[in-house]
Amino acid sequence: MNIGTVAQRAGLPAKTIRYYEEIGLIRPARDTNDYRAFSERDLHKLAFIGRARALGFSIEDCRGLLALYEDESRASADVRRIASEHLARIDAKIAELRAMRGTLSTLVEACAGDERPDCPILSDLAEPSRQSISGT
Amino acid sequence: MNIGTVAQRAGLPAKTIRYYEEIGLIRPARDTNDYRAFSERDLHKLAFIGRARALGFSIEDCRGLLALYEDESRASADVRRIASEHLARIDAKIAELRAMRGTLSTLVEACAGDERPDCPILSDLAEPSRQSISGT
DNA sequence: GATGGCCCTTCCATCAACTGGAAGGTCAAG
DNA sequence: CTTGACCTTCCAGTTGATGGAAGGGCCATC
Repeated sequence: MNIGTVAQRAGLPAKTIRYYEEIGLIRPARDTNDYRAFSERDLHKLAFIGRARALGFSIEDCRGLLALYEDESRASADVRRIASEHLARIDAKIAELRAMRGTLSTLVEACAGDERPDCPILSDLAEPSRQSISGT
Repeated sequence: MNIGTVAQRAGLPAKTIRYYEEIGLIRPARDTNDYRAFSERDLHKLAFIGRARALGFSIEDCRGLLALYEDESRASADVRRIASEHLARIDAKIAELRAMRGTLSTLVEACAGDERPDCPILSDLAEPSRQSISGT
């Protein structure tokens, strides 16, 4: 299989697949013309990585998950640990975004949004203590 | 004021302040010894930027907000638009993270996390259709 | 066999928003 | 006069790709 076919079947851009090879996530064989020759197994790994990335796992997490996936004698505890840590990072990120969202939406609601210069958003950024909503 | 003092008072690393100068967010004067000489006004702008960044605004948003802040004849609508667009991006990001979180937490809960190799997390990454939870 | 069009290759640059570190100049205290 | 805390610039690295240039391959058709 050439890279274009694999890209289509894995749902990843060819550029990304080349990048994944460059950083050692996959090692496709080569044809005599230097074209990458992907096996079904390579394709399967790429799809695996694609799904892990879609769940927000970092490339390094993907590397670890892939290694565990290919290790028949793995302990599911190791997989679970990677996933739990990632879940915790997601929760932290959501909390951070919600805090931003809270402050920001209050400010946006308080802003007239007309042609006049007075703006509670700018006031808060300039001097958050004065008359305004504090973050979180 | 030297950069160290400003860094402390603005709550930003000196490195970051130099970076902000490099990209043209601020233009501190220079002493004869080439040290940056910050005015209170520079400090104020840096604190403004710091607060905008803490609300998740991009550097380019900060540039726009700062320009509006300094424009006495601004329309608050322009500020509001920047903030609303950012709010929409935050909402999108939260939704994305929540979707990831949903799938991931189900998988983590389903995983025994013991010394055995069987793992629903890996099964789902390998073959999401087979027996498993699909991600939104 | 030449031409066209699409596919493949490598390599280099770029994005955001810093951060780290090297190499070296400045300044105040003791 | 030296020590240590500042300051300076410049270069490299981070994460995860993405865009584009320059060039080679392959297949069909005229």
